[in-house]
Amino acid sequence: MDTRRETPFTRRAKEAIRGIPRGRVATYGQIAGLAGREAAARGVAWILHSSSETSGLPWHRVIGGRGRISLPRGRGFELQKKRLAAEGVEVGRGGRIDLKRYQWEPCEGAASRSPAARKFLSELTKRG
DNA sequence: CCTATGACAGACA
DNA sequence: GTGTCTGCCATAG
Repeated sequence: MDTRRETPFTRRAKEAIRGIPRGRVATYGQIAGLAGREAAARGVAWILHSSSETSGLPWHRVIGGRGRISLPRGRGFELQKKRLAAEGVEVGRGGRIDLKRYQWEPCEGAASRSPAARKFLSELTKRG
């Protein structure tokens, strides 16, 4: 990997991930949005799975949009679950996590808190 | 430039 | 609820 110079997207994505508070989680799509590319969830996933320098990054706080751990069993799943549990995040069987309760809300805006509101704002942004 | 890969996400059956 | 298909994007050869 590059290791010395990162693209703006990668840099912002990592920044966003570092910004996830302890005991909270964010989805790949959410990080992508914060990095400036709403639809680059796969790009975020790529960064995490390919980056050898995830050290220092709270990568375990990034989960799939369906509220589940995305890592396969035997390849990080257990570790992620363990680290989340250590922060007080309840992880059910199959890696299920209640986004309603644990998803990070960078804005903290009262109006943008509900999922419906977030979806609305998201689509609004998409349209331009 | 073109192809392949992925820890994604939405739509649909 | 699950399984499949499709679109999406950043990166690596």
